[in-house]
Amino acid sequence: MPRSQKQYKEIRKQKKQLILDSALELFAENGFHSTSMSKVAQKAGVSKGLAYNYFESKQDILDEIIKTGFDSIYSNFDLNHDGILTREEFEHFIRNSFKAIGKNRKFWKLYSAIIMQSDIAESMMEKYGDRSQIIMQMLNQFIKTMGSKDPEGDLMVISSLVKGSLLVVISAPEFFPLKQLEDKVTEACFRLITTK
Amino acid sequence: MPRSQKQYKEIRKQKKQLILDSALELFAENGFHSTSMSKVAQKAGVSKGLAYNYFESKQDILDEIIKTGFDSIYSNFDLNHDGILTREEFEHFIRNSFKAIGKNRKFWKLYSAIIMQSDIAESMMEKYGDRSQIIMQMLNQFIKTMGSKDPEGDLMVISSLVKGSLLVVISAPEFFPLKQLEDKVTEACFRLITTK
Amino acid sequence: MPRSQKQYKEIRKQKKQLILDSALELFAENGFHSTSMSKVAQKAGVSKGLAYNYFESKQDILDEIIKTGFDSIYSNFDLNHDGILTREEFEHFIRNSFKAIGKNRKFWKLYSAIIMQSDIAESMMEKYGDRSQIIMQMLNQFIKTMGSKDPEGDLMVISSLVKGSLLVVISAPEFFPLKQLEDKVTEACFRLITTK
Amino acid sequence: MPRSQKQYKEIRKQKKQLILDSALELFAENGFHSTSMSKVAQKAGVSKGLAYNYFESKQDILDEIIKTGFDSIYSNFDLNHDGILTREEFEHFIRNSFKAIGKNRKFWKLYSAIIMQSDIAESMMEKYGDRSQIIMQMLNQFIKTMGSKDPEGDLMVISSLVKGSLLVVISAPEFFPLKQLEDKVTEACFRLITTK
DNA sequence: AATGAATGAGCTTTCATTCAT
DNA sequence: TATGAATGAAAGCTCATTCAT
Repeated sequence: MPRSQKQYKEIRKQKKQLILDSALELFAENGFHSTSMSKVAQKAGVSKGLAYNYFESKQDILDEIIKTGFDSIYSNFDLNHDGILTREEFEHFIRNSFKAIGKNRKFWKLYSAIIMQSDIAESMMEKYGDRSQIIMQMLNQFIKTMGSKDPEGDLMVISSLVKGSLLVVISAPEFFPLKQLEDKVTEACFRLITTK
Repeated sequence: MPRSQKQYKEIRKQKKQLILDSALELFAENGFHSTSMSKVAQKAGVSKGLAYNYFESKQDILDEIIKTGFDSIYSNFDLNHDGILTREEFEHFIRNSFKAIGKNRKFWKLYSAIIMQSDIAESMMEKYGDRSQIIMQMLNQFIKTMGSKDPEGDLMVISSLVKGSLLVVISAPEFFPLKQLEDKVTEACFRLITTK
Repeated sequence: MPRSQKQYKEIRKQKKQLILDSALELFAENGFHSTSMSKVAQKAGVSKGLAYNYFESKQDILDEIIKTGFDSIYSNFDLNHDGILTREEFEHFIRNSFKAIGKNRKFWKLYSAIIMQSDIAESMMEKYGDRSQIIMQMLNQFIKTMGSKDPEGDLMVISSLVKGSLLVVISAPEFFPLKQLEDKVTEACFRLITTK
Repeated sequence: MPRSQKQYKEIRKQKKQLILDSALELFAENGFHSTSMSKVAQKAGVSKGLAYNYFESKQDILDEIIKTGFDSIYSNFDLNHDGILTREEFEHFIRNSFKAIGKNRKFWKLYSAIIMQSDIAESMMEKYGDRSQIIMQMLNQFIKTMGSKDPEGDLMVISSLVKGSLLVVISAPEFFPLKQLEDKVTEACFRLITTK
């Protein structure tokens, strides 16, 4: 009784995800370079050969992990895709960024380690740079709408604060409780816009 | 007739620095794990063997680089070493942190990449964790003195902002001009302390 | 379709033995330190990488060789494992020691070179020292039973003679024919016990 | 006031001996291959360069050590150089061999480790083989004179006993006290000659 | 689809030896 | 005579990747 075409596809998808998950965990824990394909395969419970059946290379696995994560960040941004950021959408974006970290700390730890490494960061910029810039422009517009006297400067400060807070939450969660920081940062963002 | 003690010492000092500089550049550019000792030696214009004459291991080079950088951060903190942070000392610390980055971007790029890499970060925490905590305590005390209603929360926000701004200055200086951010962040820090 | 568990196991077993044999030959011929893993792999007709697939380290190969040899010595000792050495068992032990050398000269050449090398000898003592002592005690008991006036002294002389004769048989078989020495030594051992 | 030709020669001789002594100690303690020239020079308190001024290579140092030792063994043999071994000369040889070990255990430990390593043993055989054979012939003659029924066999047994006892004294002096073994072995040698 | 034996390039590290001074 | 910085070949070992089965 051979499985149907569809069943095979489903199995493939699950196996692939299994490898991705194993890799993520190990990369986050021990670093990309210190994790061997042997360990990834072993953790996933498959052979090395099979892993190479699903991915072209070790780097390929990393790329796929990063892509997934990048996509998920921006799905929380400009919810109705009208190119304009409302106060609610802005707050939603900030808060959801924190929540995303709470849900998948391993990934974000790996992610932040990865984007710091210039060789990788550059190739990512090429791929995702455009999207990044669109977001910055929307934020800029939003800050202006809020009546900022120095939109450019405020944008810099706010994006520094958001990035910094996400970073400390990721790297030292024992000192920076997620929920508390989420509230403080959200509030601070609004307060930092210089209106007078 | 052999060279004098002094001559040998001078040679050693210069060569060692040469190797450190080469390593810093390559580590920052390509990451620690992706940089081989061969490349370091080649860039320094010496043989691999000589590099090992000056350093016990590749890790040893990294450690020395990190130590130097770490020391330089905290030389700008609590200038008179009385354990108490004044308004002026606080501002001086913030501003000098930015200036330090301006002076040695390469190092700070490496530094920020390194502290994100879990395998390396842990051994650093063991070495420098104590000093880090002392600083946090002094900052906490300072924020209280400034009349904060929520010192703990404000400390988290401020340190997030400072770390985040240093990070963006390091990783995307073309979008975040150093001097401008320095002023904005310094001012924002004072404004963020909730006094009412 | 992959090979069966059994097939893989068989391949592993054979290749492992192949590497062990090559290593033994080279270690015996040129010494442990003067034999590189490259040479071992080359002689076995495999890649260096594969050798490390089967053994954790070069030392690991040596350990396995030594263990095998050590086990084989003492399987000829105290045949019925009752802790007491009879006249027949004693003679059997002596004679079989010679026979063992005849069967695997290479190993014994390596073995005797190894136990002389202080750095390696120490770790062996830790592993096998206990067994060695048990044997000496049994020999001591045996010599007493034979009516020796100076068991301690006789034990020293006899074990010197046995060790020495095995040594010369190993290192200069052209001058010391195995069978002839076996007979002479066996007889001498009994004659050396001072009964009057 | 320049030193005289003779004084210089004396200094050279002392320095050379210093290096030889340091090398011997380290070779015996850690093995030849595990001892670096750096350590030898350091222990002797001279520079590496100077060591190479006195010796052509590391191997050269070892050769000189071995040669010295070899010469010293046979200076105790056939004292009056008449080619004939008397009972007294024989006993003197045995006893002095033990005494030599007592005087310089380090050397003999190294020596016995070295001669076990076949690559070295071979080159030694070429150099010292002749002398060895002369000794064996004299011993053979001596045993005949003593009225042995099986001179060839007795020679094998006796030389095995002597070599073996020297070996155990060197490698496990805590279990085989030198003086005691010297007496027992000397006596046993005479007893082992089969006269009936 | 699946296995793991096998490869080989490249890594970190060591060290006997040389040589400018 | 004396120094130690400098070299370079080779060591032990790792691991991404391939491929016969």
